[in-house]
Amino acid sequence: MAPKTAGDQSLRTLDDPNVEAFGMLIEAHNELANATTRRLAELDAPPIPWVGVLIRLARNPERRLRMTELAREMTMSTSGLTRLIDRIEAAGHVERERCPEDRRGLWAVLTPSGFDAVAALAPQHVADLGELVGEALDDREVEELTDLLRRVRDHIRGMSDSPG
Amino acid sequence: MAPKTAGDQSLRTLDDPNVEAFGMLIEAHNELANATTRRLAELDAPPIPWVGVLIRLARNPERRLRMTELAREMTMSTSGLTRLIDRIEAAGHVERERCPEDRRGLWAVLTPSGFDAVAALAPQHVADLGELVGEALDDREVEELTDLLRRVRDHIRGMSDSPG
DNA sequence: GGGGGATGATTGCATTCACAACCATATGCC
DNA sequence: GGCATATGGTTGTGAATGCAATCATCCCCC
Repeated sequence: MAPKTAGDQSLRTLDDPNVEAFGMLIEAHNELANATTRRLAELDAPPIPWVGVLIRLARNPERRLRMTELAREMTMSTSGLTRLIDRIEAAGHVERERCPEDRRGLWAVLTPSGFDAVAALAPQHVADLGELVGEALDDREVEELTDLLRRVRDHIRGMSDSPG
Repeated sequence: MAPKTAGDQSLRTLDDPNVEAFGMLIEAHNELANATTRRLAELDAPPIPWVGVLIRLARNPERRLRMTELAREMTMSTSGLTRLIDRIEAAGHVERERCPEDRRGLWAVLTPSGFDAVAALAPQHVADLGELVGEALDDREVEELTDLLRRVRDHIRGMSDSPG
């Protein structure tokens, strides 16, 4: 339309589908994380990272995961996880247990209290996400979104294993 | 398969497509944000939030946005944006300008230095995202991902306008 | 079996962010 | 006009995170 200044030429590159997808991923993530955080807070439920840890531990048949593995799954640094587990442990929802096979290692173990916490928040959490995500997309689209995100995630993980 | 303990019943609820999508959104976001941050850092380019601000300002024909509007677009709090603009301003990439129409308000204005910064990082940023996203998904899938994310984002924004 | 490098986890430190309280200005109502 | 309320933006404060350094243990190889 209107004539633009010379420098605009360099910015034309930013009208890129991948860049747009990146921006949208950030925004959708933030909106969803904020909304979910509020919902959880209304129920006196713990914040999202706690829920992430508790759910992952609860899903495991042994109700336990190694610290580093948990950090990987949570996509956060091991130091971040150390402090996070400190807090959840102080709340009585997990315990650290020494690993007999590798004496450097620790298990993060879900306590009964932690299990109860997951069980208590699960129904409302599922309902909340049904409202926040399920109302925006139909069933097939939700599956598709999950699939696309998983492929992006795995692609990046695969790259950092053998960084270029 | 194997018999599970009684409490598992309550957790069955968490095997939910929306919950899975939520988890994947967080993980994909974290992987992508971390990878992008590293790439930018290698080029002595500013961190992601800076890039978000600079790109948004650069895209605007007037090269300026109101603080609150910018915060909304960045999906962050206004106080967070105040500090963020403080830092970018200290680096000389933006300036605050009083708004004549509403003397409470401020414009965040892109400086020439800020424009140069965007122009300098844009090509590599686009290339990085091409590698991180474009290699994982074909063109149609990238568009689709963007569309799905946008709908989730807008749905949530629409809800918080009339909470309840 | 002993030294060198890799790995599991924690700590000190710096950074970033949100919430709540706050000030300045604007707008509605009488 | 003048008070009440809402809005734009900043500041004080506390919580959460990552990086780099550190310590303990493991594993490989000579």
